[in-house]
Amino acid sequence: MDFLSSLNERQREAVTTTEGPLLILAGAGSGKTRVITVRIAHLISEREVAPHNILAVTFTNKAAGEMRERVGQLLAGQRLESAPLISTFHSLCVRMLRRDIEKLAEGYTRSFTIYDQDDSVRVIKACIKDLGYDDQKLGARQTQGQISHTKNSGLDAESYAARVEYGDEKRAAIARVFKLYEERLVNNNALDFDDLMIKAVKLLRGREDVCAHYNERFRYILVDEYQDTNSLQFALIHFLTEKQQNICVVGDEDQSVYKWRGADITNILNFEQHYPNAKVIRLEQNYRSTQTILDVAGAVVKNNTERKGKTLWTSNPSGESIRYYQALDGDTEARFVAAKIEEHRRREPDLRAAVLYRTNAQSRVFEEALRRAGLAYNIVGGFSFYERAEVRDVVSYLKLAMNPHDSIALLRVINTPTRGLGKQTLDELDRRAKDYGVSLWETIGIVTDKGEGFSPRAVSALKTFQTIITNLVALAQKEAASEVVKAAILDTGYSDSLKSENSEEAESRLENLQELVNAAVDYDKEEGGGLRDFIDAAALVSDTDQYNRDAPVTLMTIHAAKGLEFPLVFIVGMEDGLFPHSRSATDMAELEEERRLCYVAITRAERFLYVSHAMKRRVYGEEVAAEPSQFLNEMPLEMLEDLSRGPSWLKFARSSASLEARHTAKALRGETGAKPEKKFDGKTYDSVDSIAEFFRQRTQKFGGTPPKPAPRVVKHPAAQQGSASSPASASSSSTSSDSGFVPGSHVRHAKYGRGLVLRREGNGDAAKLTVSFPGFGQKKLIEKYAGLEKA
DNA sequence: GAACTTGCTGAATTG
DNA sequence: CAGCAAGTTC
Repeated sequence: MDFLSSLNERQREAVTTTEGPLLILAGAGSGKTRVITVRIAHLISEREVAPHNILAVTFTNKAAGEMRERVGQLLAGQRLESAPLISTFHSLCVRMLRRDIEKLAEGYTRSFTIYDQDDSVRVIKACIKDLGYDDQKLGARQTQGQISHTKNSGLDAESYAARVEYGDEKRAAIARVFKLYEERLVNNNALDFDDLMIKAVKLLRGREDVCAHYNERFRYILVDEYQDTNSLQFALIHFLTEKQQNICVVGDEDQSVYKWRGADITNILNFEQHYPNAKVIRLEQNYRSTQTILDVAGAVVKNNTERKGKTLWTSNPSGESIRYYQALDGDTEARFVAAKIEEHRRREPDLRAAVLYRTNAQSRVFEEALRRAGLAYNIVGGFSFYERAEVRDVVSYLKLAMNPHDSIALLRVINTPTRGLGKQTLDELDRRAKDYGVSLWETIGIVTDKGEGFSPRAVSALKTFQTIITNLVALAQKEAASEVVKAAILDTGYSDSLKSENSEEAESRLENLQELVNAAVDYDKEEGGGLRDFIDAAALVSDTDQYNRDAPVTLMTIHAAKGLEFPLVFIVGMEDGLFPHSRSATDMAELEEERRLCYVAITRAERFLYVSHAMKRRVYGEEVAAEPSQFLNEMPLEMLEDLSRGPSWLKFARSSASLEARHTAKALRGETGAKPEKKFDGKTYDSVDSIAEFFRQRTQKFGGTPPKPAPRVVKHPAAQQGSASSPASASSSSTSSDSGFVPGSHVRHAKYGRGLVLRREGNGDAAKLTVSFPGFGQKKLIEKYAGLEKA
């Protein structure tokens, strides 16, 4: 087998360096997956490593599946007596825990249930309620996020409580919810996503026999997307490689975009310290994109300070320029994108396109526009298959079939379809369960036995439910997964109830359930792991796993697009406050993460890249004005081709840039000449002043002409246009105050130039303003100190 | 007990 | 503009 001939020299080195720690810094599009898969094939067929001694870990099932497939292709025709384990972090942990969790002696049994985020939120909601915080400002979702983040950074409920500062009521409340939540998880024999990592690491740390077993088993370990690993994942890998040290990690610090989820970039930056005799190989040749696309990506990410620095190059042609479009609003932007996709596909019918956005909420307008244009699209994220209510309901029945004590699953379906078990009955049931100190399932057993205190109707309804579950439990003992799935749909009355609805909606739900049955049938055929594994797999499916490579158009968040590539890419909604997101405006490190995200987005494109932004956008059902993203400003403007009709930010940015350049040149020659601003009389672009201002700053920064804060009191009659046509000021006049710096109005700042006021908190001159300055992003300013002028 | 109405509050990114 | 909780009606 000649695997190596298709690789460049660096890649070949990465494949053949099989012994000892190895760090592969793989830039975007540098053939990373090829290197990993060839490496695995090489280990097996050239170095004669037994396949089951190899472990490759990824973050998504999709990546794992693709790797498995490609390794399979490389090794086609060879007879292997085992297979390498190619798995996600989470399923690896589940595997370990299903085997050994009882050794932790924390009360968990091997038949534990996995709670996904939705389940966790439900438990937390109940905890908040039971602790009497319900009227509090404790959002269940928010609390879950807080707890998850804490768990991910290696802290438990106790250490969280210890860190609560005196008088911080909210955190104190969260600490108590946290504690109760943890107790309930144990009582329900349930682990949340974070626990999967935590307990697996605990197992390796605490039990030498377990650790030794896996060290013996996994002699060659590969980790994909290493820049995204968090401290728990680092610990896991560390324990697994303790003995043999044959660890190969692949990653790219410029694509680290999961810091918010606990990813620790120092894992990759300090790899050489963690593994002292590590070898480092850089893959810098890009096979994916045109030179222009790489140049733009490089120009943006260059603005980050926290990076090792790496320059991608390609032998691909320089390609077309980047297309830029300024839309009136979100709808126009979506229509533009749909039209352009159509245009491209008319020329090249097989051209795959991706529409990338910062937040899932942006997907809707694009869905509509594509539907109107008759383009088939595929959407990743949002409501994925396993998140649909009907699928979750049936999965809950399946969970009960494995473990009827799972109260979350029980509560979900006890009255779905409706069986006449309402709030009253359930509350009473819950109360008794707490009294007796047993699970809801056991309580049902007691009540149906001697049902005092319950209406006969309730008792008989409970009996019906009990019989259904008992039957499912029995079925799960002897039948294949698909049979239990069918029973969970048919014998529970679920499908009958949907059928009787007679609506289109119910029809599509039934179809989804049929899909679930199909999935189970496939599962039985291919994996044959039984119901337990089927449920585990269903619980660990992620949004990104739903991506269908062959779809003509794919809509997804930029995060979801990491690792993928498309000939035609649209990056949409490039607006200040949206991308970069407003929540990252205050923190430099977070802004850098947004910038890396922008880098990821750009480098998804193979041949054509479009960037667009809208002037106004609906947020929370209200129209708000928007300014272009500072990332647009970081792109080399001469590489952008303006497709906007009429005036646009780019046209003005360009003219002021070139004017400024001429101006600067003159100044350097000692000719103090005309101010460039007189050239801007057109004033068609709303923020033209701020653009000019911005470029004054820009040249200044690079040693151009001295400031001149432009105390321009020109008072052009455009003021009347300000309140009439600016949607923001019209909609938010409620916060009016004497100062005049109300949301929607424009202000001038000595350093940042003209900006748009987005928010105003407090009153008088102590008021805090959030202002968006084109090219600088959002700033929070105290009115008193900011020295703002009306503009 | 279930189906419907009103009113409030809140989405950043994900396994 | 959502989705969800509490309130209202049958």
